[in-house]
This record gives sequence, structure tokens and C-alpha cells, in this order.
Amino acid sequence: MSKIQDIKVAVDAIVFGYQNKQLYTLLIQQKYGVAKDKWVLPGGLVKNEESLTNAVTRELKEEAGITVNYLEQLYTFGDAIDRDPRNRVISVAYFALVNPDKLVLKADTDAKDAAWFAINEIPKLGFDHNKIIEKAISRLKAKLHYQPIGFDLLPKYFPFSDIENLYKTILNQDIDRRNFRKKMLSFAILKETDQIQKKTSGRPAKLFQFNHSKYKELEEKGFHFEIKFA
Amino acid sequence: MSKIQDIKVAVDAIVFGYQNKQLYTLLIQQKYGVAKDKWVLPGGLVKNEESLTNAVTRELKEEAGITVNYLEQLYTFGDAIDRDPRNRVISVAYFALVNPDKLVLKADTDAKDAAWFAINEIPKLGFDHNKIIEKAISRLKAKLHYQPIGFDLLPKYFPFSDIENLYKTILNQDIDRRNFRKKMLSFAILKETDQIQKKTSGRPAKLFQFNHSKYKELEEKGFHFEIKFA
DNA sequence: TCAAAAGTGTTTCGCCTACACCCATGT
DNA sequence: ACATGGGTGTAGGCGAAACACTTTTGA
Repeated sequence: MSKIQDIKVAVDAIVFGYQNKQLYTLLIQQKYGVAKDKWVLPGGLVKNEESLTNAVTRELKEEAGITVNYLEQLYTFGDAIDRDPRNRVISVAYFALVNPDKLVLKADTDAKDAAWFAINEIPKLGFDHNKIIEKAISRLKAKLHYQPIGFDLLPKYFPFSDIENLYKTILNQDIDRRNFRKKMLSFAILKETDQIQKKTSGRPAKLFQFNHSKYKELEEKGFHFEIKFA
Repeated sequence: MSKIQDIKVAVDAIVFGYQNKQLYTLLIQQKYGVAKDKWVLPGGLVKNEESLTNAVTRELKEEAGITVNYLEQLYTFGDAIDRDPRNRVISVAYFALVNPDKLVLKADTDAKDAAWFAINEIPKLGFDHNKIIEKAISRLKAKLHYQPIGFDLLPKYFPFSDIENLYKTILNQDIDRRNFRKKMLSFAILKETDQIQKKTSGRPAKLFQFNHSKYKELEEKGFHFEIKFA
């Protein structure tokens, strides 16, 4: 005789941020429960009358006071029956990006329980969350090649070197500066502004802006963004 | 005061089969419930102590007596709260492939409630299942380009023209025969057998076999399957 | 001998790659 | 004047694209 279904549905979010040649992800310190004092991904149970997407955005708001720039479903974790030692819980994981002005390192914020961790300094997390982050990172790396998603990690106006460094950092490989710039600009999805960023040293840089509507337009015409390296 | 969570978790499977230059998908005729007499994807509620993957394979066995060749998670549908008019149900959809000997058209089988539908003759299904199939088809099309997944839709031994026609059919575009063959064989993931298939007309063809272990091996060395067309 | 599908090479073209020097600014 | 990062062009190689005739069999 099979018992009535008793499975909980949760959502979790992997939020990436980029700043100063570093990739970060947002973690929350558990205050109660089995994983007390452990760091975990932001997330929680879905409410009865709430869509999955709404559940994620709500949790991000509640737990970290943050609104994201890009959100997509990553994967649903539900094969390990004992992911959560209390109940059977399946978790629908989401993948999100924010730009740097939302990324405020812990020292600078009031939130005692939310913090940004550099991607190579992530501690051992509660549940199977380290595995989820692994998957999110591969997704991010893969997507950089075939979707202009890197711009969602940058501020509205940015010097060209920012996007170049972002690719270098996240993919962890060298890139030929000239070829990269040539290729990226050839897509015509960046708008050159007449603004200039003065740095503390070196030649000032023109600022660029990602042209969303142009990208949408090209996409409808069958254009596929794709960028590769030697 | 929020009520305790009451959301059901289901799995659904989109199973593709290929035969005679046609792509098929497996559907089930509902016998009870709100979608009575409507065709739907095979699937059902997950049991308490059962992994998601096991739930899918179990349902496929029970409802269609079939074992698949390839299975991967597709997407979790849970944004439309009223997908199912009775309860809040979220469905984890899986994407599966079978080879032609598992594909037995309805006329030839006893199963009165399971049938293969040609992909362009799919009726209006229950729930949001037409949308799920849409997503599965785009996934299939995309994957053909960067994963040697087409072979899971073919029998163990096949003439080269089979894989060529499969690509033509599913992607719905013309392919240069010579270039396609050259490219595909250059990967060295096909083993030429000494068998020959006699057709009713035309020159007999050598049979090939997909070399799984060779592919695995190459993959580990950093090889990426990729095939594109003009 | 005809119909039907299998099998096979070469040339052209465009894109990716490799590569190094000058420019504009602050100190 | 020097240090720092920004900005730029070209030649060569390689893989993708275009393209049509011959072969083997059954009828």
C-alpha cells in the first residue's frame, strides 16, 4: 500500500556577481535547523499559490534584499532522496546574475547572514549545495560562449577591457586582446558611448553599452552569438 | 498564516523514436481523471522513496512497457500554478530516446492506450504537454549539433544514409551528403563493419556502428563533437 | 539498360590565428 | 620621462562550402 505523496518542493538560487577580476556567489548563513551555522544557497520552500520563479525572486528579496538581472532555471535536484535529512525535498535550482552595484561585500553591509564569496573560496556548504554550484559554474562557462550573458555581470557602462577580463577570469584562460575585441565588436551588439572612463593610471577608455534591443533584433533574424578562443 | 505546503511532484517523459524518415513521440491515452480520453505524455506522481530518475523509468515501464536508450532531465514546469486543475502539481520533464525496435506503431501492439505519433501529427494534448514537447524538440535539434545523440535513435548497425537522413529529417534542412559524411567520419567515432545491407533498390550499403567507448575516450581528451551545416 | 541509392576529391573562400607597436593619460 | 593600460592591422593557414560523376545492385 503506497502512502500518500509527501515530498517538499524547494527552490535554490545561485547568484553570480563579478567585480575586480573576481567571480563571486551569494551565500546565506543558516540560523536554525539541521544546517545551523552552515553556509547555504539562498532559497526555501515554495508556497502553495506561488510560481517557481516567484518563489526564487521572493527568497532572494527576503534573504538578501537583492533583485537580479538575469534568471534561468538550472536543474532540479531530486535523485538523492536524503538530500535533506529531515524530509524528502526536491530542489529546483536557479541560475542568476547581478551587476556589481548589487554586489556589496559583507564588510560593507548590515546583513549579518548574507555574504558574497569569491568562487575559489567557497566553504563546505550544507546539503548538496556545493554540487549545485559546480553545475552552475559549468553552465556559466558554457553560456559565455554562445550567449551574450557576460554583460549582465557588468554595469550599464563599461570599458571594453571589463568584458575581456571577465571572460579571462571566468573561463580561466588567456585571450588574444585584438582578436577578442574584433570579434565582439563585429557582432554590433555593443554601442560605443561618448563617455570616457578615467582610470588612476593608463590611457582613459571609451565606455560601451550592451545594446539589448539590437541583440533581440539580430536574434530574430537568425543570428547566433558565438565566441571562441584558440 | 501560511498553510503547510501541499504541492505534488510529477515526472513526465518525452520519448522520441525515429523510423523511416519520421520522428515520433510516445503518448498515452488517459483513462480516468480530468483529462479522460485525452492524449498526454507518459508520466505520473513520484513516490516518496523513489528518485526522480527511477520514477520516470518506472512510469515508462508501467505505461508503455518500454526501456529507453538515453535519458536526461529537460526542464521543470512549475510556473503555471493551474497546470493541473485538481492540485498544484509541478512536473519534472525528462527527455528520452529509443531505437526503432522499441518503436512499434499502435496497429501492431496490444497496448490500447500507448501510441507513437508522428511529430507533425500530434493532437492537442492534456495539461501543458504540447508546450513540453515543443521544448523537447528544440532540445533535440540543438543537441544534434553538439552531441552524437542521433545514434541513440538508430539501430545498432545502420547504413550511413540513416544518420544523414535523420539529421535532414529532424533539422528539416538539406545537407551536403559529401561534406556531412566527410565530417562525421573524421571524428572516428563510427566503426565500419563488414556487414552489408541490401535494400530493395540501389547499391547495397556498408553498415556502421557507433563506437561508444571511442567517443568516451576522445571526450576525456577534450574532444568536442560538433557538426554544422551551411 | 534503366532506376535507385552508395560512394568518392578537389578547388575556393572566408574566418580564425598569430603577432607588436603606438597612444593618451597621471605621476 | 616613465609607467600604465587603451587602441589598432595584416599576412598565412586551415577548415568549411560548393560542386557532379562513377559504382553497384535489382528489376
